[in-house]
Amino acid sequence: MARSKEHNERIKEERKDEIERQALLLFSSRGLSATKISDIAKAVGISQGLFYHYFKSKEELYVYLIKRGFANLNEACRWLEAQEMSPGEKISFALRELIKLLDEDENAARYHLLIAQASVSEAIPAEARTIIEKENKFPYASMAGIMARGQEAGEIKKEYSPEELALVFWTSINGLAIYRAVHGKLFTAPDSSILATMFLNKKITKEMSDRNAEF
Amino acid sequence: MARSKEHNERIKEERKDEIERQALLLFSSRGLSATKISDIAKAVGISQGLFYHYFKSKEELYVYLIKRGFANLNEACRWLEAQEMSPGEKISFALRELIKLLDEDENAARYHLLIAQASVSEAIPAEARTIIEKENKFPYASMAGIMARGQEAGEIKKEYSPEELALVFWTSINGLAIYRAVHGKLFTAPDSSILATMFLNKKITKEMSDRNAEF
DNA sequence: GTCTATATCCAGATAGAC
DNA sequence: GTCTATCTGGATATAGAC
Repeated sequence: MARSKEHNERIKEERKDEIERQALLLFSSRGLSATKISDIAKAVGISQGLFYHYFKSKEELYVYLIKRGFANLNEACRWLEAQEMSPGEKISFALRELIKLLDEDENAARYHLLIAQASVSEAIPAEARTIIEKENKFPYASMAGIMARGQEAGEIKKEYSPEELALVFWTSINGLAIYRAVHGKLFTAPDSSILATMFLNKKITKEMSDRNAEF
Repeated sequence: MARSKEHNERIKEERKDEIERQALLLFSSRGLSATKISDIAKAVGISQGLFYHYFKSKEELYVYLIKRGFANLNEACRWLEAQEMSPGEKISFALRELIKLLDEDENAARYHLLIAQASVSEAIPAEARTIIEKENKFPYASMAGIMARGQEAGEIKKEYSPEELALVFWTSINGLAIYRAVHGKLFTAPDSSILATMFLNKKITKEMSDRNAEF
């Protein structure tokens, strides 16, 4: 009896995960309003009605995914801040890892795109809008902090403001993420050192970047 | 009689323009499926039914705007190619002008966003998809050509492939365009020389960039 | 837990009066 | 050219059987 109950709950959890995964794929490629509950249900392989056993509404699921996306991103930012690296190393490390993520981790790329899409669309639930406005500042502020410390240390270019540099950092990554999501497997990730030259003082050669990648 | 007819036609043209303008605003900020005909009609100040005197359907208008967006972009690319500048000058000129455009020309920024949104969404009319796939290659190919010639001339970094550089060029601009569209007036355009350092061999200082901007 | 059937709503598109 | 009224289809969400 208890066993069967456990079993059922595990199935329920797995199915819920599967709904989330498929919804992430669909929302990120079609947007909220163009994604039908029936699309999600079909992708999961369940009936349309069953969806409502797992989520109260389409919007609830959407908001849930947006939350998760920001949780991932902001956690990565906090993690980066806490690392024992110089600011310049953090920048090139972050660029390298982000580009690798886009190249290799379909799911991560999709979360990135989901947020990008949600950010540009005004047609999203009010709660999602609130989350975006609240959470979106953190990556920019965190990166601007790293840039500022890098400038003090002489690693980062002083000609530009930290905020300006952080803006270019994230918008460039976003642009790549979007391209990646659109072109899928056709996407060939650029070398992260191209982007790094925008921020770092010392000339980072391609070779150095490759060497760092191995550690 | 003839006068009145002319007058009516001018009114019709103006109203059509106004529908296009409002639709561009709405489509670019909400996407195709989340934009209702009634939204467009309300923004223009006409009844919902009157919309159909000007366009056959919502999708027809959407496709029309996508076409216009690419026509603008590709024309600018051809124009740039034809200019009497060295490849390196073309790159920094293009970056400067594109960023200025995003900063100052709401309409141009909106077209950029419309294309970006349409590109990432699979939920668009088949005709729009065809146009995107056909037209989107040109800016990348055109820029890759300029990069290649710049490498021959020794102005552009040889460590990276022309295609890689063109990819980073356009995805960075796209990222900025999207940020601009989302944050509107809060957007402070970064100095274009930040992006230029990714491509150019010689160190372009902020001052040089400012000086060039005056000519 | 899962399905099918259905109520309800809303948006795209049309018809017809002025 | 413009409006209001309406048709029609499709999507969300619910009800109820298994």
